[in-house]
Amino acid sequence: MRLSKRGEYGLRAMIDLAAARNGNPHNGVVQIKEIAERERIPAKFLEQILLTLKNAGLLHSKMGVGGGYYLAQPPQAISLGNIVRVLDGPLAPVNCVSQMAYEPCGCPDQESCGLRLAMLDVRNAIADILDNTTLADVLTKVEKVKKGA
Amino acid sequence: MRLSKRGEYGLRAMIDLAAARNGNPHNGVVQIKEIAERERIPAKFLEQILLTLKNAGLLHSKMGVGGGYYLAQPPQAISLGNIVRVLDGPLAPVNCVSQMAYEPCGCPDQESCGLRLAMLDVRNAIADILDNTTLADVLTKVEKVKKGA
DNA sequence: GAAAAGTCTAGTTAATAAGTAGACTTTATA
DNA sequence: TATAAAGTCTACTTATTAACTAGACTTTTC
Repeated sequence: MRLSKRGEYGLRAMIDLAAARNGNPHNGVVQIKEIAERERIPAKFLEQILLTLKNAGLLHSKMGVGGGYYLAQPPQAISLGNIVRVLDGPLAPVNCVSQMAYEPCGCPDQESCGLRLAMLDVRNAIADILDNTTLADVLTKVEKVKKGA
Repeated sequence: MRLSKRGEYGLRAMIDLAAARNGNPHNGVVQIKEIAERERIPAKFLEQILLTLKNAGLLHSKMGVGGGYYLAQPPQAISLGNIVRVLDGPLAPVNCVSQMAYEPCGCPDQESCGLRLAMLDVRNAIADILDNTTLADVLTKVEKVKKGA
């Protein structure tokens, strides 16, 4: 049930970008290098990850001097599920309960397969959280903890 | 968020063994080969998996003629979480929210790390389901579906 | 036109997953 | 007591993926 480094770094970067936009320093445009340093991510690896996220439509970018990356949509419109799916693929533990990558497993009867029934609950629980938590929600949570402490 | 083949096969085998015990054919003792055929699992691979499960205390075995594997505890005492942890390791997506394999991540402040807060919810949701679903629950679910259909 | 950014493609290296192979041990029973 | 039927144990293999790294290229600003 692991999240890959790609997924982890990508989420961190997206949260970073959402925070940058909230603070609105230069309209939320941030360079790869800045994010890499702040989040302690190998810059060249992060480069690839952000590019993938861009090609998936979650980020926009500006080339040349003063350029960088910025969110393609407001933080409240980008869910963690969206990001994880792009970087790590389907959320489901097994393909026979996946929405985005369904594939039948070998069992004689899908409908009454015990494993499938249990894993369906798991996939739904994960998707429910990840698809209903936006970058904005994450920032709000962080603020709450910081104020509470 | 994937379950490995080891994990999948192990779960299928344990559910199979629980069913065998319910039907009580020979006191729930089943041979590797039988399970492998019924569940379409490579026998030699299953052998290793069942051995791991045995060493973890979830299964008992009987050697020699008429031998085989059987559950070490009644089906209502063995949770899916238990099985998955033995075969696939911690349930948590990232180690900094793991109960069984906690490790701090690199972020400056654990408590206010956005990624961690979100992943904590995910890990709790997964653990909640897997730790509270027993082999007996799985069999009950299957029965319900079969009768409903 | 030079420097600062992102873009793109192809390596590399190490770990893990998913199995295979085969010799060994225990036990029932003929 | 020999033999066949089971599980036990260790090591090997093979393919895939994860996690980077390298470097040449393009676009934009000043």
